[in-house]
Amino acid sequence: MTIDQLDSRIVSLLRAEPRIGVLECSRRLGVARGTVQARLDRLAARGVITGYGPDIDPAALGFDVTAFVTLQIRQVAGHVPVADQLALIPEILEAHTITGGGDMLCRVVARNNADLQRVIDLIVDVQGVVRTSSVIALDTPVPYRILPLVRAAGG
Amino acid sequence: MTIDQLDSRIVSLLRAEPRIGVLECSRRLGVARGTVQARLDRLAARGVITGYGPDIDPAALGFDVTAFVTLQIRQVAGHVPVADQLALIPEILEAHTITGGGDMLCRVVARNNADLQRVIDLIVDVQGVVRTSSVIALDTPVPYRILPLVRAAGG
DNA sequence: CCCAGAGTGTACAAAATGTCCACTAATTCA
DNA sequence: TGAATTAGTGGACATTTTGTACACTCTGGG
Repeated sequence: MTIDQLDSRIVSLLRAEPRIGVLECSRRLGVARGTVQARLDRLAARGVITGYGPDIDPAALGFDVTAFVTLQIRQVAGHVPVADQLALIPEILEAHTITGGGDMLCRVVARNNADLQRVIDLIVDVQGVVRTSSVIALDTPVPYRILPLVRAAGG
Repeated sequence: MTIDQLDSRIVSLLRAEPRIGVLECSRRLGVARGTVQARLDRLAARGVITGYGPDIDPAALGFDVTAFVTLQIRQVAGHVPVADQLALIPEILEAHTITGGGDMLCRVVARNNADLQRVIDLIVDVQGVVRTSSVIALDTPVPYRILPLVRAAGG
């Protein structure tokens, strides 16, 4: 539920220099290796650390356009849920149900504006999607980050 | 700019089981270790892989509420840009400028609804923010994912 | 007072890494 | 055509890291 300062420093260090490994990490923080390992195991067991996979930049893959698409949903009985259909579209990076009746918010990427239109058409074709409204991200002055929150949570 | 099938398989495997390391990865894919290392180095050099840091779940830290906050901005001359101010708020995980004049879209987390109000108040207090409009994420049927896109891009 | 939990320091075998090398196959280019 | 470049293979080696175990200390709580 809560993390302390050592947890915070371990996570910060590993995010800043992920290649260093547990041993080097323990050296830099001045604690025993076993401590760092135990902390990491505990953080993973509690679900705080969900993975270590390589982080991929969609823009580097050619998906330069990011958009947030709001969907108005009409749930159709006896059909595959809308979310399951959306999950089949690779360009949808995440989807949330949001306040306001049957609405969803999706983060979508595309290769360009024309390609975005194609993706939106795919979304509109999903059974139960009534209407969509898109907002294009022109710039990202604050890219996704988690360290400030970790530090705020852990001192 | 583009990745091939081997890149895609390397990334997929490492995201699925990040702990296995380069050697085990090469064994599973039936290629030489040097090849995997070279591929990973190249992906990192091209910016496709941006890092390996531990992925943190804000909810596990107690930040159960996720919201998307749209800001209407009036740029004030001679002041710190709005984005820089927003970057100081740890609960803002990312911020985009979006279509529609002076608007921004922020992803915000908070410990609960009351806490979300506090964060929104912080945002409103930022110089240049005229108005905010919040949407709370009730559920996340499609959590953030990148693998389908990688597979679509690389075969 | 004693205990449980957390951290320390050490030890050791097993595994992975960084870094070479020589060789092959495919592509590009003069 | 021939030469050069690039990517991949397979092997080797010393070094480093990991997984795991153990005995010890320190702390707060019952």
